[in-house]
Amino acid sequence: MTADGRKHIVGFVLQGDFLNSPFADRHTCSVDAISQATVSQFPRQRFLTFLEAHPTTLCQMLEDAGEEIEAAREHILLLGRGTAEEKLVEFIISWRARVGRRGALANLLPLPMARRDVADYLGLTIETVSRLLAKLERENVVRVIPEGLRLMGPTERPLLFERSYMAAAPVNRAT
Amino acid sequence: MTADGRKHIVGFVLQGDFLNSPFADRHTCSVDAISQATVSQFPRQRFLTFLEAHPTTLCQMLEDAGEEIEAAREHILLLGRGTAEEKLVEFIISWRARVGRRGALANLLPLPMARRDVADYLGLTIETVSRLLAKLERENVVRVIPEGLRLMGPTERPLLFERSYMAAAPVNRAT
DNA sequence: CGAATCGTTGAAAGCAGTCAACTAGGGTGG
DNA sequence: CCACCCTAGTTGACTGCTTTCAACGATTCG
Repeated sequence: MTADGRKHIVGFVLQGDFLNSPFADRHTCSVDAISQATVSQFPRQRFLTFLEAHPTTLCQMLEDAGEEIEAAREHILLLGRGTAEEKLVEFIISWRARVGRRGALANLLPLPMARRDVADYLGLTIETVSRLLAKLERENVVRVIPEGLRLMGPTERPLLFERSYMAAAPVNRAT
Repeated sequence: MTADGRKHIVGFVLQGDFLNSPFADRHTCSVDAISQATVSQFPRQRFLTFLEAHPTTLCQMLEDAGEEIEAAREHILLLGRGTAEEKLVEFIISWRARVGRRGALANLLPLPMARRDVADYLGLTIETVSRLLAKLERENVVRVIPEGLRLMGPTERPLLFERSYMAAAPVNRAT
C-alpha cells in the first residue's frame, strides 16, 4: 500500500510458492489469505546454513528468482502498455495457466479472490473489472458465475502480448 | 516489445549490473547501449561451475535477485497506481539516487536516455513526459537543459510512495 | 428484519493519449 | 556554404478510455 491508502497487489500465491527472500531484512509486502492456507516457516539462519550446504537447492532458488523477475517484467509490460481489457484478459489467461496445472476443470476457472483484488492486481478499479467482465460475457467469451468464470471459447487463445524481440545492438566484448 | 510494436523499457543498466540470469534458456529482453559501454560475457557452463564452487557468490546473486524483485514490485506499484506526474517525479528521484552514488554533481542530473525511453519506462507517451517536464519547470522544481535536468529545490524530497504496511493476517503455522 | 459487504450498472468528469503543427539541431550531399 | 532531410523535442486542440460518483440488487450475518 501507499501512504495515502492506494493498494496494489503484487501477485497471487499458490501451493508451494515461496513468500519472500531469505535475505530480505524486512518485509516489503503484506500477505492475506483468501482461502484455507498452511504456511511453512523456516528460521532464517538455519535455512541459510542449509542453503550453504546444498548448492543445488540454492541454484534452484536462484532459478526461481529469475523466473519471478521475468514474470514481474511481463506484468510491468502489461501495466504500462496494456488497455484495461487486455489486462483483464491477460489475467484470466495466465491465471488459468497457473491453476490449470493443478488439475482444475478445463473450462471452469475459479476466482477465489474478490473483484477488489483483481482490480488492485491489474491497476484498475472494481467498476472497470465488473464492466469488462460483463462485456466479455456479452461477447460470449466467458460466463460469470458466483465461484468464478466459465470459459466459453477455445481456451487455447494465445496471449495478447506475444512478444517480438529486436536484434540486440552490437557491443564491445570484454573478457 | 509486444507483437504490435508497443515497447516497454524494463530498466536502465549502470556499471556493474548483471544483464540476465545464468539460468534463463533464452533472452526475454533486448538491450540497447545509449552511451559508451563495455560488456563482459561469461560462458554459461563455466560460470555455473564457478558458482557451484563459490556458494558465497551464489548467495550474493540470490540476494541481488531478491533486490531486483523488490525493485520490480516497486515499479509495478508505480505503474499500476501512480498518476503520470508521480511516475515522472519518482523516476527523477530514483534515477538521481542511482547516479548520485556514482559521484555526479548534486544538482545536475544527466539524462543520457531519450524522452522516448523515459516514456517507455514509465508507460507514458513522449508528449506527456515533455508536458510534465515543462510543468515542473514552471513550478521551479527543475530546469530542463540539453544534457539533463538541473534540480532546483531541495533534493531531499521524499519518495511519493513511502509505503505503509498492513499487519499480516494471522496464519496457521506449520513445521 | 436491518446492517454490511460485494458486485453491477449508469452518468459525468478528468487525465492521459492521439493527431498535428512547429522549432531546433545535426548530418549529408550538391 | 547552403539547401535538404531526418530526428528529437515541444506545444496545442481534441478525443476517448478509465475513473469517479452515485444508485441499486444480491448475499451474508447478526
